Order: sequence, then C-alpha cells, then structure tokens
Amino acid sequence: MSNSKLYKGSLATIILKLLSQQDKMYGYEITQKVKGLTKGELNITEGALYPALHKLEAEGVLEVEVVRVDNRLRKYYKLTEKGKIETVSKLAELEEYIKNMQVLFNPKFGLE
Amino acid sequence: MSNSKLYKGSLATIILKLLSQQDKMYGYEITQKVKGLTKGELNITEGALYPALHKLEAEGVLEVEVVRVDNRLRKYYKLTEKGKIETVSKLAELEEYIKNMQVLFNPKFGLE
DNA sequence: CTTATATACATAAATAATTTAGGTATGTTT
DNA sequence: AAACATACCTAAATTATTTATGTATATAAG
Repeated sequence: MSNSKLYKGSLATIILKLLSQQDKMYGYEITQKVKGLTKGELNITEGALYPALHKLEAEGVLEVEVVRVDNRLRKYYKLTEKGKIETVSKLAELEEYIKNMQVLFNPKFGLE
Repeated sequence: MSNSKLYKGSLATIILKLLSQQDKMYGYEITQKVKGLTKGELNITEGALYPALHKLEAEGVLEVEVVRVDNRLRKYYKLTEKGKIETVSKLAELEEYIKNMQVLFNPKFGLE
C-alpha cells in the first residue's frame, strides 16, 4: 500500500470486499487484483497484507484453506459467517466516511 | 477523530481544506466546524489535532498568529504560500484515493 | 546454465498517525 | 458550587503501515 497515507485503515475493508465478490482468494492474488483494478496506482505491500490476513483469521472473520499448486503453497481465504456480517458493517463505515468527506470538501452538500 | 479507522491519514487534508476556504482558524474552531458539518459523526480529538497543527507549522505549511480573546488564548493558523501548493496536492491525492476506492468497490467502473 | 523475474509465503524493526488519558486555565450556566 | 464550554497542551500506548529481509519454487531470457 505504498502510495498514499490515505489508505491507512482501508486495507481490511478492501480485503473483505474482494472476498465478498469472489468466494476465496489467496494473498498474492489479492495484491495482483488490486494492482490491476487500480491500474498500478495502489500496491498493497506484503508486509501489510499478510499480517492483516492473519489478524482477520484470528478474529474469526476469515477462514483458511491451504492448497499446493505446482509445488507451491497457496493459502486461500474466505469469509466466515461472522466475516459476512463484518463486511456489511465495514462497507457501511466506508460509505459514512466518504459521505463525511463529501460534506467537508463540498460544503454545499452540508447546508441542507 | 475517534470514530472510524478510515480517517487515519486524512486529518492534515481536512485541516488544509478548511483553511483554504476560511483564511484563518484556530484549533478549537476546527474541531467544532468538523463536528458541525458532519452532524457530530466526526470528532477530531485534541490529541490528534494539536500535534498535527504543530507539525504542519514546523513544515512551513501553516503560520500562526496568537490572539488573546476574552482573556483566553487563541492560535490562529493560516496557509503559507507553500501551504497553498501543498493543499492542491493533498486534494488531488484525496481524489485519487476516492477514485481508486470506487473502482475497487464498484468494479463496473474499472472495466473500461 | 545462470540470471532475472514472477509466484507465494512470512516476519521483524522502524515509522507514523492516532487514541487515551491526563494536565492547565478562564468563562458561562445551573 | 458544580458542571460545562472554551482553549490550549503533552506523554504513553496502540495500531497500521513501510521498509527490509528471508525462504522457496517456476519460468523466461540471455
């Protein structure tokens, strides 16, 4: 995530959102997906991603399935039931955040 | 800023934006303005605000003028020339951030 | 064949932004 | 007299991240 300081705090939300659309993904796949969708503008660093995935797993938000492909390991993550609920609330938080930024940055909207 | 983790990294941008619309403001006024505009949803904590103001001042982005009002101190901050340039780039960064979040969260937009 | 690049995981130390929890002091309202 | 609002401040702890490594296999390029 080595671009803008603004991304701080959004990593978990991004992971959850991607997993709500794709059933299961592994870490490296997530970095590539994000890089692709943002045309290279947002690069999730591994040092941020793996600890974040481990934390979400420890919280019971994600569950993991290890698969060996081409003699290399992949750890597929998917949302648990708790994770689906958590995703909804994280997405609501993001929407709130963006709305608040809009009223701060386009004061017209805030006036009524 | 004791609401959502998402605000991390946006505090300086918020301060600069407010000062680009209002010439000069003091710390407490900034907290009240933000609280008002966001209907109480975003509360900047003093522990975040004051160090942020001091840092921006140290960087030459803000300049300060101390005024005594009703026997109480107020430190008015305003943008320097450097600060005006910095504001433009911070706002551009925020727009980039929001665009990237849109392609991540509304994948339709990313497809062409 | 050997070097570079891509795939795939991981962790530890350092940095940065913030929260939490204090502290000082004056003015106003109950 | 107490509570609340105004107005500043800082230090310790927490948290998320960057930066810098490390391991290992597969594939492409020279």
